[in-house]
Order: sequence, then structure tokens, then C-alpha cells
Amino acid sequence: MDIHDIAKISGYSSSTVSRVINNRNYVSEKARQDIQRVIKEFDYVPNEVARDLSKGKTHNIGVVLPHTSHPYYTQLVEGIMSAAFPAGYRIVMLPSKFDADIEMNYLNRLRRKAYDAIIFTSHGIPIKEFLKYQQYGSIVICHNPGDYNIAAAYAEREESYKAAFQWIQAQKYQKIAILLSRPYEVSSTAQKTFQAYRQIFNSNPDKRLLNTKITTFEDGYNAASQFHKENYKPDIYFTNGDDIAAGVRQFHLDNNLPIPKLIGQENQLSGKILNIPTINHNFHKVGKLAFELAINNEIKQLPVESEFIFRNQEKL
Amino acid sequence: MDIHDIAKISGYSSSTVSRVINNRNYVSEKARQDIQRVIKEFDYVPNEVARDLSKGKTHNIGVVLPHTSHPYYTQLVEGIMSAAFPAGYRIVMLPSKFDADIEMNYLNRLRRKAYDAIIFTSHGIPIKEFLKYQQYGSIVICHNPGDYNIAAAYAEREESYKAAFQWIQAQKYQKIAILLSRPYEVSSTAQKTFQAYRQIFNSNPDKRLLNTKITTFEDGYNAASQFHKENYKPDIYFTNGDDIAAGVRQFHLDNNLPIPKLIGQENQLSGKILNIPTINHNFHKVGKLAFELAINNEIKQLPVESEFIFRNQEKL
DNA sequence: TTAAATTGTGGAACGCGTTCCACGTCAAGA
DNA sequence: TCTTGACGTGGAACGCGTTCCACAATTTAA
Repeated sequence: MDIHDIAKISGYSSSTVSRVINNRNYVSEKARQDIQRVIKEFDYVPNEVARDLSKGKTHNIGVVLPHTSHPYYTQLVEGIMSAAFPAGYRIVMLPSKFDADIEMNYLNRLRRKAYDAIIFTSHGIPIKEFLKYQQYGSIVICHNPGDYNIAAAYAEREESYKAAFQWIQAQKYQKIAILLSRPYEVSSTAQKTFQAYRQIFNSNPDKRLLNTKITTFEDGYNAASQFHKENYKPDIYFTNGDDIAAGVRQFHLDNNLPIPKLIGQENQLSGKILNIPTINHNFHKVGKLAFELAINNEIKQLPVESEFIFRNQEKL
Repeated sequence: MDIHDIAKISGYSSSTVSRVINNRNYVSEKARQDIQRVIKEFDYVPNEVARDLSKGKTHNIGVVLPHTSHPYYTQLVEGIMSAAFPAGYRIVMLPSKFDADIEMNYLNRLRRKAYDAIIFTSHGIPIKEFLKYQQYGSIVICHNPGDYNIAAAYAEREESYKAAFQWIQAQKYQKIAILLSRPYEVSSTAQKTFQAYRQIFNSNPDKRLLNTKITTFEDGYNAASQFHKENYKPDIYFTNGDDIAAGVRQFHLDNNLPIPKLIGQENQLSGKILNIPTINHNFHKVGKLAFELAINNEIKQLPVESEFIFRNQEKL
């Protein structure tokens, strides 16, 4: 039962039926009624895929995510969805694990018209690769693209990072551990962190107190354990998330050790509960903006300021 | 540039080109090479939507979610994705806010072949409605469907709830506050909760200590505040999530009040940090099973046992 | 009253792969 | 030698809406 059947049965052409379905003008009242009656009688509904094919548009936005369970992505996705839903777009989740092949595959799916646009919440392939694919649909990334001419909505971390390090400096903490999720070489976040560190302390972070493979509470716990085993005793931990900082705290608690100072990120509930200072990156807003760039096909860059939120950890 | 162009240029028919693209048999080595050369030369990629249309399959699974930011859904989605990705399926996020019209709309999208299957992580419309739509694609819900013949993967909460209430009874707590997310009338979870309560205590929960609109940390905080204002002083809070329980705790902490006993749910990080006893519903597994039901189009019911995880809150 | 604009409707092509069926060729088995 | 059967390939229909163009019938403006 397709639109042509309805046409035949109702005695009109498929053009007219199509007009009725999409309630457009240039249909007489009689035709509208006749056709609607037939549609109702045969309980016809148009096929969405055929419509997408013929319109060349799916209203689906691909969202590439390295992992699904981490709050950075959850918040971003939520931001994207909150904007996409009212606009009649839908989000297709594309897990990538930072794998270049998988990412390329998604880029090719964009080319094959599976999505109207694609948002990379994070990416493993070099930005250069994206440029070639822009002609096939809009591509938005969620990191600072530097000089590359590619649409981007992202957290502008500089100032907040500097503020955090400035605070650390003011407190005269000496041994500063840094727990990040991905290594310097591949992560602009790590680069920004180091950059801010250098600007404040005029030196590089202590490599021995650095771990760049930390994403969860457990990771934080284990990293702290490791440092302790090696007899490094950081005064303060600058971490990539409140949950991670909470893990660090937990390790010390479980072992009856004094709890070092902590700085989290992403303004997670754990930080709120434990009164851990944090850095709020406003990912919800970033997601919203990313979506807007995606559907408007605008190639511009929208930084969103992050903010250092001080909390008095002592009060806990 | 479509498959017919490639056919013309290479001097073969579109059937043969199609065979090459999908590397199937019945293609001579020469034809394969000729065609592949042309494909490469003109940088041709097939259109995904056309393929979906002609195959009648999209490999997209719709996932309906009332809200996006709550851990129940996050875990479920993660479980679904972890199974969908290796199987070559993708997840389309369909926010619903429990709105019946929106849900019906998604059901109709299934009918229109936009998705191969649809998973309702939660639903506002009565189960009966689903039955009519099963003919259009597989539908899976994440609640106990009772006697309805509909595919379902869900947390079997009975035993864990009873265990929790038994524990409460053993401790001789008298004033039991209950904080749930949705009212009895519309929520099978609430019904299970009450049922378990009755089985243990032989009475109904105290209406004055009941609030069924609680989903977040803040909600928990405010509910506790409300009870306090009304001068009810619950001995223990049975809540719908560790984060909620954490909110209750925070209220008492902020006001220098003794912290009541707490029971959370969903085994969230907040509960782990604060040593709040919880109920783990294994939603990750539920999601996985839901996906499997969805693609195998099996109409069966797969309960997943929940477990009461006792933690000694005193130790905090 | 005539020219111009608007309304109503159909035909057919388009968007683009997939697949069934038919037909020819050639080699292996009877 | 004759029959199967596997192999290779093309034609055309199918899946299903949308839309451009043409044409007739009115209505409106001049």
C-alpha cells in the first residue's frame, strides 16, 4: 500500500495525494476530503525512508562519541538533544573509542547521506581529514580547531585553568599531581592544561606526578594508590573530573591517609557533595551550539567560557 | 553520480556493479577490476538511504527516553549501545518526557519504517497501545508487561525491595520516608515498591512521608527540607536513587541536623562515595537484553534480578 | 472585456540501490 | 554425447515519495 495505490483508489494522482499528505495548497476541498477518506480507510502511512531519499534529507544528526558513559559526553549529548528535539531533528549515537577507522567510517556515512550533519564530540583523526568531507554535509567538532576552517563549538578552557593554577600557586602548594584522560600528544585539553601550568609556574609539570590515562573514579583511586606506593605525596591533585578527584579522596580515606587538596572538573555531583573545587565547562551549552552550527551549516567557531568554581574543601 | 552511471561508464549493468560493491559472487575477476577502477576514479559511494529503502531496513533502533540526563537511562542506553555497535546497528535517541503524543509519534515512525525496532526505556501510554504496533516492527519495553504479550527486558525489583524493607524492619526504624520519581498510578516501579512495603510491614506507607516527584539530588534536598518544615522526622529514607539520597543527606548536613538513614538505588557513584546502601538494577544488562530482543524480534520477557547492596552508612 | 494571475490536477521523471528473472557459456558428470 | 549445474551478466521492475512541468479552469486586475 503506497501513495500510488491511494492515488488510484481515490481517483486522483499521486501528486495530489502527496499534496494532501503534506497539506499544501493547490488542492480542492473535495479532493482533500476524498483522499483523506481513502487514507483513513486503508490506514495508509507514508514511508519515511522513501521520503528521506527523495528529499535528500534525513533529519538525523550523527553524534560521534568516544565513550558513552562519561559525563562530558552525557552533558554534550543532552545539550545537542535539547536543541535538536524542538527543531525536529534526531540524534544518532555513534560510538568511536577514538578509533580512527571507526571515525572515518562515520565520515563516510555522512557522505553516503545517512546523516544531514555530524558532530564529533571528540576525535582521534587529525582535523585535516575533516576538511575533505565538509562538502558532503556539515561537520562540527567540539574542540578548538585552531586555524582550520571548520565549524566548532567548544569549551574555552584557558582562563579557568589559569585561575585554578593561580589559586594553587597562591596556596603555595608544591607537589602538584595532574590526572588527565588522554596524553598530551593527542589531546588539546592536555595541551591547554600544560600551557596554563607553564604560564603560571614558568615550568613544566612534574612528569612523575602526571598520569594521562584517567577517566573514572576507579582510575583516580588507582592513580593515587600508585603515587602513594612510589612515595610521592602530592599536596594537590588537579584532575579531569570531580569523580576522579573523588576517587583520589577515597583512596586516602580507605587508607587513613590525610586527604590532599583536590580540583575536579565538569561540575559533577560528586564534587558538589564532597565540596571539591571544580571547573565548569558548560557542555550543555556547547552541545546546543554545536547542533545549531550543524543544521545551519555555518563554518564558524564558538568558544564557550569555562569557569573555575572555588569550594572550600576544608568544610567537608 | 549513481550506480547507473558507474554501470554505463564501466560498460556493465547496474546489477553487476551492485554485486561488486557488495562483493558477492557471480562476478568475473575482470568485471570486478574494471568496475572497481571506475568506482575509484569517480570516487563513487553508494547512497545509504536508497539502500535502506530498497532493503526495507535501516539498521537504526529507536530508543525512547523520558529524560536524557538520568542515570537509569544513561545506563540503559549504554547497555543497548554496547550490544548494538558490534551488531552493526545504531541507536536513535527519542526524547519523550512521558508525553503520550510524542510516544505515539515514535510508534508511528516505526510504522513508517524509520526504525527497524523501537525500545521504550519507559513509557507513558498504556501497554495495550503497543500491541497494535507490533506488526510494524519489534517493540521492546523495559518494564514488566504483566500478561501482555510484548517483548520486555526489565529489572525484577521485588526481591531486592523486600530485602531492603526487611532490613529496615530489622533495624526497627519507624518513620520511613519514601521518595520516588513517579506516582503510583502511572509507575510500575512505585507499585512494586508499595507492594514490597506491604508484604513486609502489613500496612501501607505513610502518605505524609511520601513524595513521588523526586528525580534529582536537588529534589531530594528539597523533599527533606519540606519534611523538616512539616516537622516530620523520618528515621530513614527509601529513595529512587543514590543521588537523591545524597540530596537528603546534604540538606541535613547543611542545617546541622543528624543525618537519617538512607537507602538509594541504581548504584551510583554518590552512593559509593557516601556509603549509602543501594539497590543495583543492572540496567546495563537490561539494555543489552532489550537490544537482543529488538533485533531478534522475539516476544518474550527477560527479567533481570536486582540486588540490595548493604553498606554501613555509619562508617562514613 | 482582455490580459494576467491563481488554483487545481495529472504525468512522468527523479532520487538510488537491490533483486528477480531470463539467457548465454562452459565445464563436469552420466 | 547429452544433461546438469555453476558461472556471468543484463534488463527491468521494485521500494516509495516528491517535484517539475504542462495544461485547464477560474478569478482578479486593469
